[in-house]
Amino acid sequence: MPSLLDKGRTHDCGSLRASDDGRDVVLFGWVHRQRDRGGRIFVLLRDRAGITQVVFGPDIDAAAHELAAGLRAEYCVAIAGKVISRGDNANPDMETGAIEVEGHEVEIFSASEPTPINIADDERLDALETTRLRYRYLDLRRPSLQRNFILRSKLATLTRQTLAEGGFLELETPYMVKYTPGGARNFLVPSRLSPGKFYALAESPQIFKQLFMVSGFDKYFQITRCFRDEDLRNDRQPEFTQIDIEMSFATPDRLFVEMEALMTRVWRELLGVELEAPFPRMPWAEAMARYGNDKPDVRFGLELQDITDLVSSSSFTVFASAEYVKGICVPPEHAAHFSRGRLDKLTSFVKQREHGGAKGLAWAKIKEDGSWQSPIAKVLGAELCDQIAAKMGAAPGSTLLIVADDFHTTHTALSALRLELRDSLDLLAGAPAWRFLWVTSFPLFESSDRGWVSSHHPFTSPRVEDIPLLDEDPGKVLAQAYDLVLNGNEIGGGSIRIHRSDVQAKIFEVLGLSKEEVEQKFAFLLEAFRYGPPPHGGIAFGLDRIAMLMCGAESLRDVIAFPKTSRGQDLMTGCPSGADDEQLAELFITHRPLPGAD
RNA sequence: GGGGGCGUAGCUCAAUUGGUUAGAGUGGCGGCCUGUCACGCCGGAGGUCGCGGGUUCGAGUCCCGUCCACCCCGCCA
Repeated sequence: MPSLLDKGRTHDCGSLRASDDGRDVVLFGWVHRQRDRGGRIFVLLRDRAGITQVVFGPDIDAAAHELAAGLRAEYCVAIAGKVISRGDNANPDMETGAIEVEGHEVEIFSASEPTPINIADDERLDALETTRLRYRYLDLRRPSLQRNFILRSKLATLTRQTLAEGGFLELETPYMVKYTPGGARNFLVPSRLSPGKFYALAESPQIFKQLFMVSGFDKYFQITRCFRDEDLRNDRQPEFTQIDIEMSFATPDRLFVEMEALMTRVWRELLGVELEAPFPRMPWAEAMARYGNDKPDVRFGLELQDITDLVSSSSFTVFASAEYVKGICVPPEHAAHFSRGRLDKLTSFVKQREHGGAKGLAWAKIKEDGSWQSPIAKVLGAELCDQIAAKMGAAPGSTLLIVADDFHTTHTALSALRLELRDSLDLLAGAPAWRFLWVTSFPLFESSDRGWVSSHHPFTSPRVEDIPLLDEDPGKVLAQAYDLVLNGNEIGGGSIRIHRSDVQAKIFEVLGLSKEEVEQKFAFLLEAFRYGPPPHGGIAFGLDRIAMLMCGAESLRDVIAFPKTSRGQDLMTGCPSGADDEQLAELFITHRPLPGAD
């Protein structure tokens, strides 16, 4: 008997409808479930497009019925049969529920042992993360994960299409690059041909894409892998994918227009969502002042209110002596939420180090007559209380939550508190689903124990009007740098680059880099910039992160096919692993005894 | 580097104050069933309680160490 494989499949498992009634079909797929009722056997056949019910019976085809009795979950099979309408017996919960296929022929391509992950229980049962990673190919069979990867694929395709149509050239850059200390840790690749020397895996194509601009490829993009040897998180993997973009003769405005066109098209075609462009923009300083955060979630209010000036001469020394006194005013409809116990919990919340480590949380509940129920009402005095309430926009029933501390602590704590309240007060119910925001004008430098360091990278251009400040007060210089923020997540960032060598030299000077260091690290870039570099700038988006948000996934691991654990291991293949002595010898590599080993 | 924290049947979990033979659901196996759709019913099978050590008459449970999924801080220009 000829194999159904040769005959070929006529349909996928997600497309048959009532209008196909009577059609002869061949389906390939995996057994999702098998329900044996004796004289009737129901098999749900699954492929990446969907699930179709097949029915077997001795009266339909005795041989097929007998074979179907032996089918088990995850057998890979072919089924030939006739589509019949289920009429009144339709299953409204299935996309193909209007029909089923009468099974006339079954061919088992391969059997399956019982699977460690029950794929048919997708959505209902959560397998342990270790099991999922160990048997990743089975985890990836789950319909919910397949949906993620199908969407991710469309995202990449549509991005390519949109950028190509916009005149961007897709160009490749090396993964194996020169090692440069500083910034993210590099993965090192030993060189056999140059013993004792190493390549580094690229953290990003940053310098190469700037060189493309010097070459005259005035619009470039690449969907490319980046590698960083840093500790992992829920939303961070050691290798991840960037949509990397650079434009010559760019201004932030021109770049934003192109990127907004990309995002609106992707959201429209993949999610059916119409985004409003241009996206709002907010200087970094405003984001910090209003939200305490450089990637604010602007889907809800609870903005920070500044009362530093009001309380600077109050007799409450905690307030009077603090660098910043700011707070959140929670509207009256949430008054019932703030029991004494809850306020205590919020106090310890802001005291936790990861939430800023504030010294405390001052609170006040505004009573009907406008007076305060608060431990600090007395020391502040009624008049000051009224002024604070007015400044913070409070009404009877409002709850005020106030932190007094230095800039960093105050904003970190209130930002964390704001997000905590978002979740516990369910503030996103009815909120717009997607709020994009450009955060602009970041400080060019941050101070560290080693002096000034670039907050973005050393090729980021300062605002032209701030160039004189480079000498006087580097901390005040603002950068032509921008992040694209979506619902409180940074999904991309970039900048206009420096193309003037005098400005670049000045930046290196502020960063405390000697001529020799500059020469050693960036000689080729500076040399290139001697030959007519165009003004240019660009941006890079985290493709994985965008895919994660579009899918509604909670972890990057759900949009990366073969992810690593939080310790950077692949539980399926068992990497990283050791290497043969022979190969190590060829590379002239020995390693020190491991700590704890005898 | 630091903090939190999971680990018991193939899978997901339970097991009281340290006490008899470590249970349930699901899956798997055998049987029955002609309209199931998380099918149902009956039967029996299935365990290195992560690993190592200790306390105890007795440890899944307490103590010490260790490995480890996962989450967070630092880190990620």
